[in-house]
Amino acid sequence: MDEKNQSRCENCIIRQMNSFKALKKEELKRMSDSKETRHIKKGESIFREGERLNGVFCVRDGISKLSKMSDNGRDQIVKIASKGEVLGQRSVIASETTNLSAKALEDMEVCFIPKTHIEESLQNNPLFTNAVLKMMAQELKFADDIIVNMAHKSVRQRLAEVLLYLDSHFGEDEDGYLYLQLSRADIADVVGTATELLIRTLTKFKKEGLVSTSGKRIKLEDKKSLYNLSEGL
Amino acid sequence: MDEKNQSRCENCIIRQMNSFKALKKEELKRMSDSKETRHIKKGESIFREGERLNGVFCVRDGISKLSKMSDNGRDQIVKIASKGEVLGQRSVIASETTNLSAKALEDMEVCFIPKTHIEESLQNNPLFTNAVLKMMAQELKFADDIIVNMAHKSVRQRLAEVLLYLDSHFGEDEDGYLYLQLSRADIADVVGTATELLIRTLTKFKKEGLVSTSGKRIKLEDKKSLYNLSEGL
DNA sequence: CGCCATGTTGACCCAATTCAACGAGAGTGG
DNA sequence: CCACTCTCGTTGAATTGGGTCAACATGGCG
Repeated sequence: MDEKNQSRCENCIIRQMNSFKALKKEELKRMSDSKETRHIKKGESIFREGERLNGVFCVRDGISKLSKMSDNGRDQIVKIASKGEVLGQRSVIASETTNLSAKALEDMEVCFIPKTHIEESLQNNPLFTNAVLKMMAQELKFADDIIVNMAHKSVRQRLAEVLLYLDSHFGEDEDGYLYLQLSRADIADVVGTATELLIRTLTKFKKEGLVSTSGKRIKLEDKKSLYNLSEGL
Repeated sequence: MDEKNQSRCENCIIRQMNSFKALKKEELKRMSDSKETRHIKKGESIFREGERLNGVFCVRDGISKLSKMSDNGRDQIVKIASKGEVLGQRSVIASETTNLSAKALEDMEVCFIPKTHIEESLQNNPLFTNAVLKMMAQELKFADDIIVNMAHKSVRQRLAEVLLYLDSHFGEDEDGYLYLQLSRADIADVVGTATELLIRTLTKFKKEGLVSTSGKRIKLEDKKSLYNLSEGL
């Protein structure tokens, strides 16, 4: 039965997209026996900041946001994770509680993989460990970029950047609108500002012909200009 | 001769402080034969953003800043690295050019270690790889914290936080002043603001009895209040 | 002694936050 | 089917925070 087939890690295509591709057949088989597939509805939370995770979550389908609450009570979205990404890896590796919350932006299907498997493979499979290491190195660089942007770029610049990011990473629908439909509040949380200012900035973009909207949907009309803007002209 | 003794990696105490402690004797010996100790004067740069590194730098003594230039031409200090820290690791692991510049804040002594040794140990010594992995996981969490702070905390809050950080990580001299004497411009670059505003905020702190100064030196007078401030009261 | 880098202050302006109000759709229960 | 409420998007106006430019002080250092 193909239900069973799909659900075996050995046959899962998703793992081609992440460090799990470095795992050996035996590892995958063992993993498959104790993994657990979960369906998560839009808006539901996968884990919350400060929780101790007993494993990681491999995203098979759907999109989630990883966010952190600031001391001031404002939420900051640090990453948007979609198909192929592994959530909770950092916490398991560092044997710490999570520093981020994960919440579904769409209906999702994720596999929960008990941490013992991860830990074991980190011990015994250098290929896997190196793949994870490389990924974390990438993320670290990415994080540095965000720090600099947050510190020195205006909301206007950051919004332009975020829109281009959403476009390049999640694509457009057949009408050219951004495929990923975030709420204004979520976009504001990615940009790192208040919803009101986000909306106002978006309105300015419309007046300037950089974007257009239809309901909550957004279409990028002039990517070149948006790009120049994000780089500070 | 103890000159020689000190200069052998096997005998170097510094490596107790970082992931190099997971290296085996043979690895250290080989490393020692091709490493190169460099003296770097205050203000000199160790490497610049975009350079391709042929190895990593292990800090034996002195303190350095790791910074990144924003598109707007403003410098952001992302990390202050001192004794025991390894610079350039991320770039070597990801086989990329550096995303940061490193510059000495004091006279320094660093060991340059060709990347072949790092790469080899990453291949063959799981203990070492795991140590590096754990470290990167820590840094990633730290980076997330900074992102949230930059996005949502005021300069006032961030300065309080930075001062406490300088205090806890680099200590105080016998008079209770911060041991690490950064220029106002450097502090501003850590906080992520302009020098003028940094100075004004510092002046307010003085008036409020939170800190006192003597020349460029800074003493924290009321750490509790600074802490409360940094957390948003 | 004089120079150049660093520290400091004033004043002005724009960017960003905040509070408040309102409109529009999406359920929900009577 | 209609009120009801909830959430979400949107706009206005007041206020504050932060950036910028310009001037001036200071202090180490050749």
